[in-house]
Amino acid sequence: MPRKDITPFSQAVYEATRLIPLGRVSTYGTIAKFLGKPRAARAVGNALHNNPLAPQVPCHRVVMSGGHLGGFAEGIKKKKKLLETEGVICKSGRVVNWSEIFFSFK
DNA sequence: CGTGTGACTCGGT
DNA sequence: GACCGAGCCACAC
Repeated sequence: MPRKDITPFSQAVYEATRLIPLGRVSTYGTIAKFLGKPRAARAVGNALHNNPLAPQVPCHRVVMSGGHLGGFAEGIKKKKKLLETEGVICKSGRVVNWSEIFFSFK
């Protein structure tokens, strides 16, 4: 079974993202910090953008610090919709109840 | 091995 | 609140 070009760092990102409970969201920086590299937020973004495990990883639950949606491979609009489906309210590319649903892996 | 790129973050204006 | 510039990280070529 052919394994995709998953790098160790990317896989770590996917596993961390998988831990985000339904209805909650986290940030790239938070995930990076959880992995032990608080400065690797950018690298985290890259890993999720690659996203070969899309159906398995709730990458839509990951946004920028402050509650900004950030980006999404299928389109930021789709991300917004998915979040609303899980109970996360968004507005103008931003999460409304950010402080309520923020998840920091603790 | 050096360069370029991106779903980031922070601080200042 | 929005925009801009500089700093940081891992990865593909």
